[in-house]
Amino acid sequence: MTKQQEASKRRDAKREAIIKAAIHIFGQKGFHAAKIQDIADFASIGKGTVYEYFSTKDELFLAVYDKWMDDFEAQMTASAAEHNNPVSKADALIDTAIDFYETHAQYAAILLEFWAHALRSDDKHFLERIRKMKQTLADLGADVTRQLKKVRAFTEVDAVSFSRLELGISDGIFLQWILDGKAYSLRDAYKFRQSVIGSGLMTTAFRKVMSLKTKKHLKEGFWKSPE
Amino acid sequence: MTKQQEASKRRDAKREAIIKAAIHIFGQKGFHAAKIQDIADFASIGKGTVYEYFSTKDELFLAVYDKWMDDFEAQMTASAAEHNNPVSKADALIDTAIDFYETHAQYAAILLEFWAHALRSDDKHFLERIRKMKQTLADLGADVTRQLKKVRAFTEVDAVSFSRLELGISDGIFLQWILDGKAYSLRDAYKFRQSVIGSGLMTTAFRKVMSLKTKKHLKEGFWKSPE
DNA sequence: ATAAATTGACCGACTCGTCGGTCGGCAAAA
DNA sequence: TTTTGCCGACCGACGAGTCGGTCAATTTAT
Repeated sequence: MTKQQEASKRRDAKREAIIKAAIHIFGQKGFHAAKIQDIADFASIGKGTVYEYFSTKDELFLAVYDKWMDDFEAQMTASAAEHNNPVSKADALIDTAIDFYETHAQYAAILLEFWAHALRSDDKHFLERIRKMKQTLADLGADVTRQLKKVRAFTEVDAVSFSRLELGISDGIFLQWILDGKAYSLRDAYKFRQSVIGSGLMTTAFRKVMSLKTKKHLKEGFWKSPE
Repeated sequence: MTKQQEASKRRDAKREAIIKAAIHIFGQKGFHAAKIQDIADFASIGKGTVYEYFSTKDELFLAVYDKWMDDFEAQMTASAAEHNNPVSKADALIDTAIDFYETHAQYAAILLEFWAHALRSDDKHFLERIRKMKQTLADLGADVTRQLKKVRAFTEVDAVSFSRLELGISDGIFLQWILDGKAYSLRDAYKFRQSVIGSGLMTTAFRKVMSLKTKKHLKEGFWKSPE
């Protein structure tokens, strides 16, 4: 390994260390209340050094989110790759998601702030990162959905729309769980959700009456990609 | 009307005016970037006057959220009261929710900030206000669910859990829609969701296989009230 | 091999604009 | 004359980002 490579490796390691400290402080205090000085202190380096690696607080914030999303995507992709049977693949994906949500529950507030930031910031990087993550997960989900249709577990449904719906639902349940003070088991909530979505709530008779409308909706879906 | 009553009415009106200005500025810039001076300017009053009506920025922020939630609760309750038939009642509730979401789409970021604020703030008012709103809506939803079971439209399901699930899902879809740059119709997304939840995605054969597990989950639910 | 020179990572005191909140005074109403 | 509501100049804390200086490691010169 050349000297340059070593140096750049050291640099990367330090960068990581700063991000780690930033995760801790941002997570604890939120974006606005977290001071760069706090992060520097926690990383046991000088404040000026932080600025050698990240030119603004925003950039550091984005790096933190980036790291989370990289992790999440990697875990989900790996989890999907471990299974062939689409039913167990679906289960594995949900399980992995729950694990991630549970271990990151303490960072829920900063996630919300990040989204708010993304919606407001002129810097399109934030929104793009969110969309990239959603795209990756939606692809995984759509794939599983298609397989489930193929093995006749699922009825005719637009795979992309369903996959996107699932993403929204997952976030929604997670958020609600957080806002409800984690008073119940997140896993139970997901199980309940799965039963509702799988089986539906209508009685057989009622389902027959609604069948035409329902079929149309399921087949057509709703999803269109953002511009 | 006595002099005092008139005076207090004038005071309330001004309070409302300040809240209105605050909604505009908070919505546009977010909690942190919004300056009290901006709000005062927009309301065409002096900065000091704002502090005659709200003692801190936090308090004003809470008042803004309060007003939204009061509106939302009132609209949903009114909407529910207009119908007797549970099927059309459910439709009406969903319709009202979509309307509210659509007209408040511009304020999505501030909603996220509010939730983040609530999770982090020492002031329990924020979280309590959120939970009160959720409770009101969940009661409405559980009521409709019970009626739907009674008329044999819905199968056996824990009404409270389902209602709470719906709340989470609604927020999730809304959020996703916002984050996706409103690229599709929110109403279509909701329709799709309703079809999935009503009818379920499993084929008849598969549903039979899963039936026992599903029934158990639906009946038991997941929801426990936060301490 | 040793000294001198160079580099660049690291640091934290400092700057400077910002903004929540205060307060003394003013003007209109009572 | 007193009270009430209103105002905006002012204050002080605060924190992002800067920058000149330090020092250890590396390179070059002797």
